[in-house]
Amino acid sequence: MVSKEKDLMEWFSEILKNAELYDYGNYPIKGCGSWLPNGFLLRDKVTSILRELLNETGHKEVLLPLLITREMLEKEAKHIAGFLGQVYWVTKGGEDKLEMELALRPTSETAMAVIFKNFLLSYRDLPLKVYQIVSIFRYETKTTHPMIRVREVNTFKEAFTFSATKEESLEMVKEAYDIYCRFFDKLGIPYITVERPSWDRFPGAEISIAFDTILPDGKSLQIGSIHYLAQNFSKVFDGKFMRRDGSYDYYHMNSYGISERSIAALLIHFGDDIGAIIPPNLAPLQIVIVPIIYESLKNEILDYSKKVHEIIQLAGYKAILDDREDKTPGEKFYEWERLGVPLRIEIGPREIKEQKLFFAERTGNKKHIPLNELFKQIKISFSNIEIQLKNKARNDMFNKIISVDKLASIDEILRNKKVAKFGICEKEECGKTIDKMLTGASFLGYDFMLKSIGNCIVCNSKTERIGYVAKTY
RNA sequence: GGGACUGUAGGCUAGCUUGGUCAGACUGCUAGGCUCGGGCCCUAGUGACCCAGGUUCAAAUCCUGGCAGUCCCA
Repeated sequence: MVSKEKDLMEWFSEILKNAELYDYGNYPIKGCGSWLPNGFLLRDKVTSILRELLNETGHKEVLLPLLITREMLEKEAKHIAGFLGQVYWVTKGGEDKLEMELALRPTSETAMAVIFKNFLLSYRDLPLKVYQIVSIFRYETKTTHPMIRVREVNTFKEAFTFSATKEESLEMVKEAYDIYCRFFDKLGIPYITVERPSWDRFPGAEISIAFDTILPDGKSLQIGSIHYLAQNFSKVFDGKFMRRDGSYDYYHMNSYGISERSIAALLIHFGDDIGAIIPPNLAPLQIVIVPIIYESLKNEILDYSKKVHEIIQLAGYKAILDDREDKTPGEKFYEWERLGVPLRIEIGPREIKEQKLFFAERTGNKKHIPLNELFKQIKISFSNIEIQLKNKARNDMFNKIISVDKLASIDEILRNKKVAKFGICEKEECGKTIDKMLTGASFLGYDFMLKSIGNCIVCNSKTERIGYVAKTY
């Protein structure tokens, strides 16, 4: 297996294959991946967490059509301009050419606008928050990568809000921001949040906020985004509601999305050169029990192992007893480590004799524990593993962000596979100046949360804003 | 948007320059034996030249196109 450090994407492909999570490359269509049983369970866990966070904040799940008419897509000028180059078109029905070509949704703003205008007639109907988890299609022309740059994004959670005022809409941007922070924190994925510069916003948005994580190769990956769409879509789709005083206005919309990139990010941040590492709170299989069978004590060891397995399962943990006789313990260790199972329990003659268990945490820790502390020790180990993974990912990522105060330093930072951080004012020309001097990297935008007094790296004027430059996926 | 490269069993790969033997190895998988606290060993079996054309007596090998993948530059 190629090392994580040497070639990150190659390593990631091997992780997906070796852990039997996701198939990429065996299907004859570019940019299409498949979730295999192990991966599907992980995906299911991740989407459940997301659903829970959205449901508890008043979002309602819906499901809209995959097909969008050309007319719909063309209504909002910037929107179509931004997506035209990467839309898949359905042009025939059977053998008949379609009079109105249909697009496979690249995103669902237009579909949402068309449907919900019929249900948002009064200020009493507002605000509304909805979401769906669906496939979207984008004809990517650049190199595709499994889960990271695909043509069918098959796990896209897209949420939409409709509200009476700009203020309320912006409040909901903050709420979405908060939900996404909690989501990525639960997954243990480190991130920075930036407000994208005007020329890099979502097509049709007035504000775009992105969650970016920086991968071990120093490239930034957008794993979530939030957009304030103002009245751009409601105006062109005639989405108006009646106010209390009888007058009409167009509602304000937001959209925000998270995709399977979040799963890619956690696999990449946590995995090592042996294979995947899935944190216990997300792992479809949390514990594997490996009996170390010696012929003389075979029955005792197997009985003991079975009992331990039973009580662990009764306690609600997802565990498996690997009592295959045709594999050596060593082979089993490597196999389960590849699959990312966070905790292994070994049971052999020593453990039987001393009424102990041997714990091997996937992150490296190994220890003997007394049998009567089993559940306490599982809790401790799980917590250790989660904290270790999370801290390591966070430290690794933030160590890659280097503060600079000269434009000339940026190039070297990028060459060293790092991300540059600097003071920058909000003038568009300053951001563009930076963007233009870069090759193969881009100005990510302005930190959404962090402020610090300093000077603009371009024009030297006083500013509180912080900007980033990174290579991107 | 421009340029370069690659495609051989499930995986990794030899062979391609110079067309010609049964396309070879490792790994995996199946069966059996032997082991069992980190990939042990032995035996037997299984499995491939991306697709479509073309050149040729003969194509994995040369040519054209398609599909898929990778890299570099903008």
